Amino acid sequence: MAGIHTVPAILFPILAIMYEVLLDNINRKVTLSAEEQEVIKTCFVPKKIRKKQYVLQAGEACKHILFVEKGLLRTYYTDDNGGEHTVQFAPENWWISDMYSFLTNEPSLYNITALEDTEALMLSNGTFEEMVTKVPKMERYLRILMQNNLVALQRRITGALSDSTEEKYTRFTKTYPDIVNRVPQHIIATYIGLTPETLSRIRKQLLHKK
Amino acid sequence: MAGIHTVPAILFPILAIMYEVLLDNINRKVTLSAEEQEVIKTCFVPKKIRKKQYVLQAGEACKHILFVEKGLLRTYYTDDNGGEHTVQFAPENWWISDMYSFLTNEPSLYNITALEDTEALMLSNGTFEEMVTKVPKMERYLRILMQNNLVALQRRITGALSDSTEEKYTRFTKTYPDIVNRVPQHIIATYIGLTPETLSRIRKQLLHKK
DNA sequence: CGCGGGTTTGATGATGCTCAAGCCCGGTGG
DNA sequence: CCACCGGGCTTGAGCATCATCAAACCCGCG
Repeated sequence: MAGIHTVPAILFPILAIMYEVLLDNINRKVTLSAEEQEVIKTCFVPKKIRKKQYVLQAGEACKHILFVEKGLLRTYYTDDNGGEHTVQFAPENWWISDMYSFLTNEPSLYNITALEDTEALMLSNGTFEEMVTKVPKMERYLRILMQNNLVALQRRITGALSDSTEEKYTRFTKTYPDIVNRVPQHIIATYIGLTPETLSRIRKQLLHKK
Repeated sequence: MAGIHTVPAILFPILAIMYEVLLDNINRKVTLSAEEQEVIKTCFVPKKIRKKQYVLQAGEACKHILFVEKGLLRTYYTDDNGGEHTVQFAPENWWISDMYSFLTNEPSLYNITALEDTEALMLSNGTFEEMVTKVPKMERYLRILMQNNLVALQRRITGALSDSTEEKYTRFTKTYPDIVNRVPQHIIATYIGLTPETLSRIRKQLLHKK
């Protein structure tokens, strides 16, 4: 699959793999022809982000949608009292962006930053509409993507409204078992809406229960 | 626009108007040809729902997506302790459904019921895929619809996590000024995650502040 | 060894929930 | 026309839960 090409020998296979992950992900929802796959590739630019680097800072408009190929990104914002709240984690195979800012070009309220060194594919402002007109099937893919996100978010809301503090945490560990061990727990606290102290106490209780 | 037809004189104009509202709504996002509009019409069935009637009951699979033409519907669920939580209000021009159950055919956790006598257009399980294959543009419309919903839901989450009790209410009144006056406030309380008592006290405070 | 980020532990206080009663108002039936 | 009823809203008192503030601890790393 790799090798016989006019591209620098080292660079090519790496890129090929990156795009494969993305295309696999898309092909799971819709079926793309070979040409369509080529078009898609041209729309995305690979990008490496170092741990603690920012992809988006509150105040600027969000110019990109990112597909995470490896690593872990996080969207968060800080409220009027200086409290941080994480909106989303994006590990491998996830998309991340501030869609509102991306679409309207208004300054974003959110920050997107790397919790680990990560590699992502970047789809930018300008190329987005170009992509969906060239490959209309992407509308369907995106529709399904958004739809799934929507149901997940709805779950999160109902959880936030009705779960006990303990359930909030255990639900998180069940929903994102991989993430639990990859991020400091005071950040998880900002996701489920607790202080780090109470989260710590909850975990203690859970140990004693077993 | 109405009149010269073989359809019962009274029935026709009513139906025509109903579909107009729906088509207007869709045409605001994508442009449909006359034929496409006809196809869309055939996919939706008009339905009247009396106040307090159920469109969906927890336990059954959700077979429909509804577009509200007039009136007010509401999605809610009751948690393990018997507490009610409203997930969504759907006034005129809004869509409502349990997408998860609709897509997977699993029994729904939610109830959908009418807060007012309402008139809606119903798209059912079977016709959904038929519609999007016949009118692929609908994928784009739906994508945009889902996207906007997503953005709104994210707002709601961040609000739930960081807003003070008072802000939760004032934000609601600003976001849904029409709904505030149409539904009993103990139901609004279940939307923003407060008890009716505290909501009452909040409102009192707000009066004294003015 | 010492520093710093992250987690734990404790004491205290505010906030919102629970339970219980009273109130307001519109609707119904005598 | 009045009496009563019920749903919804309000008010109050007591209590549980979590946030806050502050200190100690743990551990990996320079």
